[in-house]
Amino acid sequence: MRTETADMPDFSPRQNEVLEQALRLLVEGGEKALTTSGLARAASCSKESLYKWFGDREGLLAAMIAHQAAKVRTFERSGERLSAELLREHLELFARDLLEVLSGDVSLALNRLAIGQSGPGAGPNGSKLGKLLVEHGRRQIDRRAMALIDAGKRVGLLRFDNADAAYHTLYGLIVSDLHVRMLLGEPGLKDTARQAERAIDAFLSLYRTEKQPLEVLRTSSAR
Amino acid sequence: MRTETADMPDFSPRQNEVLEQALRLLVEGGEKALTTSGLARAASCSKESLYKWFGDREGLLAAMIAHQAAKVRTFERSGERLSAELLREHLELFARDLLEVLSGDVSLALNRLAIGQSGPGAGPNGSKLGKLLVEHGRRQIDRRAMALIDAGKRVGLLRFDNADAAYHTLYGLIVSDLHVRMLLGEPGLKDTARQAERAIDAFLSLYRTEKQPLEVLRTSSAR
DNA sequence: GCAGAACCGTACCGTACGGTACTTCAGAGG
DNA sequence: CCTCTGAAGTACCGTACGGTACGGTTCTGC
Repeated sequence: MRTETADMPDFSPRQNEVLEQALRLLVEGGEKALTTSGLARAASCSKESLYKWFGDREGLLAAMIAHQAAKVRTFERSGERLSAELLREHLELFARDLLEVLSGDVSLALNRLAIGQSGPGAGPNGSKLGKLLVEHGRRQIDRRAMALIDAGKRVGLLRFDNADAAYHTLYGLIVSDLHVRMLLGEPGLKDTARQAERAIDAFLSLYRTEKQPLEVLRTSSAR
Repeated sequence: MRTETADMPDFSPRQNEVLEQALRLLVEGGEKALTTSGLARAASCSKESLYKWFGDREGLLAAMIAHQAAKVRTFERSGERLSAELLREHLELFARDLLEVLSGDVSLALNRLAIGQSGPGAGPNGSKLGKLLVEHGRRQIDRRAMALIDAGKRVGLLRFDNADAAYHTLYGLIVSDLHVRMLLGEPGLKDTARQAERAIDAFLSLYRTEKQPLEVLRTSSAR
């Protein structure tokens, strides 16, 4: 949730500043508060510049998504050899991070915005924003989780034939209907750690191999 | 998905007719296509009548949700004693029905509408529509599933201490992130039956008791 | 110091919406 | 036949938005 506008690749610092204000307006007042005039006023720029930079209101929204996605970086630190306990720990950390990201103000506002624009009436580029959001916003998260469960499989702690299906199961166990409920205005859940723990318990029950956490380390691949 | 307007409790037949047209407009053109003038034209009524009947645009939207919810009835036929196979069958049927409902045009349109209105800028009644939608639209579904898994527990086929948590797990396993993805404009998933089967497999793996002669262990791999 | 570009602030235009008022029409009841 | 009630159709109003145009100002390169 940084507010820095240092090294964004796609936009100039000034433009990132404007995008930051746009996100602020969107978070605070919803889509209806994000008007070109309002943004120009809030960001102290001219509407003409907005249209020169982003071409269109659609372009502005897409730029906001890209800008926000560029701020969310997931650290993929691995290297250390996975034990059963370490795998569980990493999975729970992933679950907590996922829940935190999904319940964040900016994420919810952007998802509401994209969903509102994804109706059948939005012409050919109707779900363009939706596509953008799910790709930009999800890729990092997906990669992190996939790498994690793949590593778990590689060391023999997890067992599945379809990594994609396993990941979707993991996602469903963690998120359930919380995302939609929050999008509908329900206040965020009380205890994310508890939810994460339960989800990972279930996931491990489904996909872990039979070796008990204490007797592991004596596998065929032990060196 | 009936179009009959027979015995709605809250509104007159004429009003239900208008609400039906409103839903049609919303499904076909998204929120922006649902204007008071457009609805009056499409439903051959006057705007004045709209405001007399529903008071407000918000009231119209709420009436649409109530109207649609009144159309979705879930049959709760039980009575027959549950066997393991019967329980699985009912769970899979529930999963398929849930996925079908969530991917329905009207459901998606109404969810988009409510989500679009659920931003922080909508004052005190901001998430009013969202609350309405989740209550009216979900209660039937929730009750059906809860009754099902409760029955499963009562006859000793399922085992859990927190029915609510078990139901949320079931929901997450079935829906995963499909709902949000569809709300974002992604086309509905290809094979709901497959998804339902996998979800129920996982759910039963988690919550069934050991006393079942389950040599089947339906493989959730390729078909 | 100067020319040119970039940009801010603002005024402006066309449009479309929510909501209201007014006129017209159809039917029910005496 | 007359009247009254309710609803359709339409015209209208205020507002607000997206997008454009223009004058004034700051920054940059030479």
